[in-house]
Amino acid sequence: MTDAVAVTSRRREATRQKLLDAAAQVFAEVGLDAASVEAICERAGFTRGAFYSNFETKDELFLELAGRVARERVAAVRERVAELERAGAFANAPANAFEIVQQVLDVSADDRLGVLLMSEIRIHALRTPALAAAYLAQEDEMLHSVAYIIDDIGRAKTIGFRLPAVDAARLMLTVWEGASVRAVMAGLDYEEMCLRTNEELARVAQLIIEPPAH
Amino acid sequence: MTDAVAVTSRRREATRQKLLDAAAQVFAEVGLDAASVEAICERAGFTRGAFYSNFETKDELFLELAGRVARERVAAVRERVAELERAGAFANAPANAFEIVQQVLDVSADDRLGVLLMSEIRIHALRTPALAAAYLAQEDEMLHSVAYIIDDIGRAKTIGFRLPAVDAARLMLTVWEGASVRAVMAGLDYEEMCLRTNEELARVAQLIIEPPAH
DNA sequence: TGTATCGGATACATGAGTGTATCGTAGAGC
DNA sequence: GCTCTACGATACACTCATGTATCCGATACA
Repeated sequence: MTDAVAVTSRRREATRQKLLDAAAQVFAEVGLDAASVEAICERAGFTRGAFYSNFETKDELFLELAGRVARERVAAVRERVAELERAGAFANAPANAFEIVQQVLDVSADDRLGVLLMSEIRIHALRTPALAAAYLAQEDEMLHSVAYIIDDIGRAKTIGFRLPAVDAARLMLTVWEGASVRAVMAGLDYEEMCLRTNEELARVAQLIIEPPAH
Repeated sequence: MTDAVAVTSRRREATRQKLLDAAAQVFAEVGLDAASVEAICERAGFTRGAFYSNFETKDELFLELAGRVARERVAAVRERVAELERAGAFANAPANAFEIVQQVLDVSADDRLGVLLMSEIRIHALRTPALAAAYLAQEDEMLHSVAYIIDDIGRAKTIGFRLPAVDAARLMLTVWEGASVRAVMAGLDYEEMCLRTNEELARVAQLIIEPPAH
């Protein structure tokens, strides 16, 4: 009985995830409003019946998707930070210490569709207070993760920064986002996109790093 | 006869403009897809007959609007630059020379709806190659206007910059845009928005300016 | 003042998307 | 092996936006 519930709800959970995955693609491709429930279901291999059995409405699904994306990004960044920390990357950092930040941010890049989805979420957050709060909270999480890295690099390599870590992190995030959007707009593929964004990030990093007193 | 044509087409032009203005508002408020032709017409004080008499389709209007917005922004910035130049602002610049850049960018800010409209245009540009080209071209124009100012400030005040003028300009634009979006997302009003963006811009400006050798 | 024309209003047909109510079926429990 | 339940499929009714075809009125010109 309890097992039965567990099984069925596991199946249910699977279709939910499939619907969410499909929705992520469709939303990224055509946007929330232009995405019909029908199109999402078709992509997921279900019919509308399944959809309305799992979600109240398209907006509810979008809200849940936005939350999932935010959590995934934060988790990915945190994971990467921990990973680099275990590897001792902060202590024996590469020539340009900010490569680490680049590596961290690359994780949150996904691909062209990822950028589109984030943009889609962002613009709806601009119009939906509830979403806005979630969006800002997620950004704040990212901010602190990045700030933490920067702080750590500073300590490990005794580099001085011309900016408080949080401000530096915000700047890096802003630049990363702007560069990603421009890259996608220019029609660059994923590889070129990473190149571009890293280039811009490196420039900013150079600005932030205090030149060693001599 | 020629006069008649001129008069009628002037009337026509007026309704076109009214429709474009109304569309700008509605697009900013709810987005391109959620904006019905009906809603735009209602806002403009016309019926759908007028709309289809002036535009083929909603997309065509959006395209024209995007072009208009781009031209207006560029023109406003250029105008502001020329104005400041006439006033000799570059030669006897204020304490923080980058206040000039702030002043220039403030012109392109409009208000909350302006930010929303730009975001809306941007995301559709991400999906529409034709729009993307126009968007990038406009950004390039802005970039060079701002770069020009920066160059001029550098010469007039013999300040050194740690970045080529174009890169500095791109950075300023990126930061400005990011800050605007965050401000709107946080629900700040126009005044607070300007404060915030200027604050962030000032920080970046300090990074870019080469400390005087002593 | 009559008339022709152009711009905009009104009415209507069509299509698409949504949500719900009902049905069929696969799998769990007995 | 039978039955029951839950999940998803199917069908349908409804709303709403779109675009077009037709109509009306104002304005310019004779």
